[in-house]
Amino acid sequence: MSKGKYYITTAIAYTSGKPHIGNTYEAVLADSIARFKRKDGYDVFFQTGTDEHGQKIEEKAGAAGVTPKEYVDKVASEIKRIWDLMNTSYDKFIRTTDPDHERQVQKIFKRLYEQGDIYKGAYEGMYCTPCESFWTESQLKDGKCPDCGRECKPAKEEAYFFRMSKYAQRLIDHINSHPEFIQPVSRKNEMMNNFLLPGLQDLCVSRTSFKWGVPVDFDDKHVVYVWLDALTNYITGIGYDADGNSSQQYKKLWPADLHLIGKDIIRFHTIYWPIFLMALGEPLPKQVFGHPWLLQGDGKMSKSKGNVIYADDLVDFFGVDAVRYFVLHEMPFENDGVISWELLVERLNSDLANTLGNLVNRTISMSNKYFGGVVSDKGVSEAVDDDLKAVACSAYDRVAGKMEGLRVADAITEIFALFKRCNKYIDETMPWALAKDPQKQDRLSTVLYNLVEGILIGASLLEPYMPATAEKIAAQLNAPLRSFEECRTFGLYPDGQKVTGQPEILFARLDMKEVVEKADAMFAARKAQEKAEAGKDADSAKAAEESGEEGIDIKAKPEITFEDFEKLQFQVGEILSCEEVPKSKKLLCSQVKIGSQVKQIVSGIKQHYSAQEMVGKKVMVLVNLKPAKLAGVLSEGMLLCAEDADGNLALLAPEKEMPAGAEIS
RNA sequence: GGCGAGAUAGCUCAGUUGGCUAGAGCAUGCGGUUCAUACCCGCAGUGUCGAGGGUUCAAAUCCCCCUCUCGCUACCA
Repeated sequence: MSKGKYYITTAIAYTSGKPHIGNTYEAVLADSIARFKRKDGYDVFFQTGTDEHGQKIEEKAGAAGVTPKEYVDKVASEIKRIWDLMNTSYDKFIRTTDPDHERQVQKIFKRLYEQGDIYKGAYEGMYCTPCESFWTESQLKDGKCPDCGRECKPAKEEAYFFRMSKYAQRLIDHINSHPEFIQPVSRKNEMMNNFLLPGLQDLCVSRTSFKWGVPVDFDDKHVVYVWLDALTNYITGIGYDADGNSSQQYKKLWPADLHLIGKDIIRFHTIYWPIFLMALGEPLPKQVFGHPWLLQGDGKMSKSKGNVIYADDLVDFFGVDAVRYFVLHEMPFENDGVISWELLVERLNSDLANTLGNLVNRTISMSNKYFGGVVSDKGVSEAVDDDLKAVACSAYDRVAGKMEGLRVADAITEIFALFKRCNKYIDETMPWALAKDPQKQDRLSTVLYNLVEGILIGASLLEPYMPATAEKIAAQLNAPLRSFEECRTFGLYPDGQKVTGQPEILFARLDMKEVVEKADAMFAARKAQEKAEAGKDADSAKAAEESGEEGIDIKAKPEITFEDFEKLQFQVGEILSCEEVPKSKKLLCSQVKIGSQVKQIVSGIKQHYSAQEMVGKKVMVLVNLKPAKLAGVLSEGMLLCAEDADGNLALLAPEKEMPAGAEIS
């Protein structure tokens, strides 16, 4: 008996590289919800996939010496492999390079253009060359680029824009009248205050600066903006057709019940996506949940640090279900969660090995020891049994309540409360004492029956989160897992059934020190190997790509002439003094000695350098930049910095002692 | 700078519309037990509920102010 359809999606993973455990978490979270809903009687459709277009991928493929398609084929299959490894039960794995998706993106773009939601902009004077960005009139600040503040020049290049403002009020109304639409609710204010209430700006929805995307079919100089391309996967994947011939499946499934996404892309899912849908005349998804992130305990994961944790690393150490348990249980609802090897071992030992594994093991051992494995309810009940039964039978309702609010971690905690109750029941009834009394054999039998029953109910509830473990427990108890409805009744275990004679350890306890050492060794080995590979074939871009110490690709700028270069004047500057710019989060104001003069330069590096440590440094300065005011403070030049993929900055300095003012050319 | 969230036991956090001696898990200490993966069960704690003021019979909970942390956004010559 179906409770109706339930369409759930993850964000599609960007195929720029192998996904780390944080990305993988989203797929597992979605899977646990999908499995729960499915078992709860819903007709579930769970879609995930990969987002494969865009400039970054084009560049990465180029650097690796392969075509973009070859590149994304490889990464997409790697992502799919990891999703499969994690035992995610998706119904559809969509790729934005699927021909039917690409075709629909073209049709959608054309339709929006024809109905006037997308218009062709061909204005002049609105192009910022250094930023390679187009801006609408309204976006300019005092006629200058809102990104870099430089002059924007007339440009003949054309681009397509989406009239966001047309739908802004409708979206505001929708968000206000559907408080559940954006989850967690704190994100709602951010979207309202930062984007909707100040006034939505038109969005540029085409690009001409690269080719790796879906071409606009009536104007093939342009490719469709990756977000318009990517977001539509949610409807194209289930058979949407822009001409009105959508599939039965689409008609059944849309609107989606839940888009599960990372908190970093909430804007795209709660502003642009709903507006695209409004323009297409389609209903909006019921809910968008921007989940928090999984962070490394000792700092952000980063490839350059060589401490990125991948799902398969963890699975090698702990097994699939332990990793699923950890990411689902350890992730709070609203704040970021922390992952570390130590925490993983702690949770595995305490919850999985001690509480759950040991419970199953001791119960089966006693059944074998006292009754040759035969489990039978002799009907000798005592008062203590009632509480166990009540906790077991009501567990489903508590779990379902938590799941209703997407509180997956809390739902799992409820299930483990049942296992803890079973352990307590053993102490209360003391089967080993009953065993010594020939008069109490029937009571002993009943007690063990109750335990088996309680465990089976718990395992059945656990199935959405740890499917393989639930199956293993059921197999050891020699009975099928229950439906949720059956979890509300106590005593369905077949009387006289025999449990396994050889209980297998479900989760072995691990030694913290040993695991940490092995993990360290693994990271060290990986780094060394990558270094060796990179060194072996330093010229080969492909080798560099496959190594961990991967270079950073940035957007290529147009070639310049020597004359262009000569316009820039660089000199060595000595920082005489430095102070924080008041009321600014990122700015430091330095007095920089350049030859005989002293320039005041403001730089956005407060988060990387303290004012004190700046003093005395000799750095590379762009001297002849037009002065400008930053946060009200005059800045007469620019300190040059290198920046890595994580946004870490390093000032550039001469590698030998040089006097302040020395020219750099 | 604008908007918002938060500051509770050693650690991670719960605390509904203000109401009885402020809670859970982990870690610590003690006790019990031996079926089991040196497991499990019980008990014990410590907290100026960030600082200060106010409203109230009553405030972790509401109001004001301060300090600090965080998020989004802007600024990062």
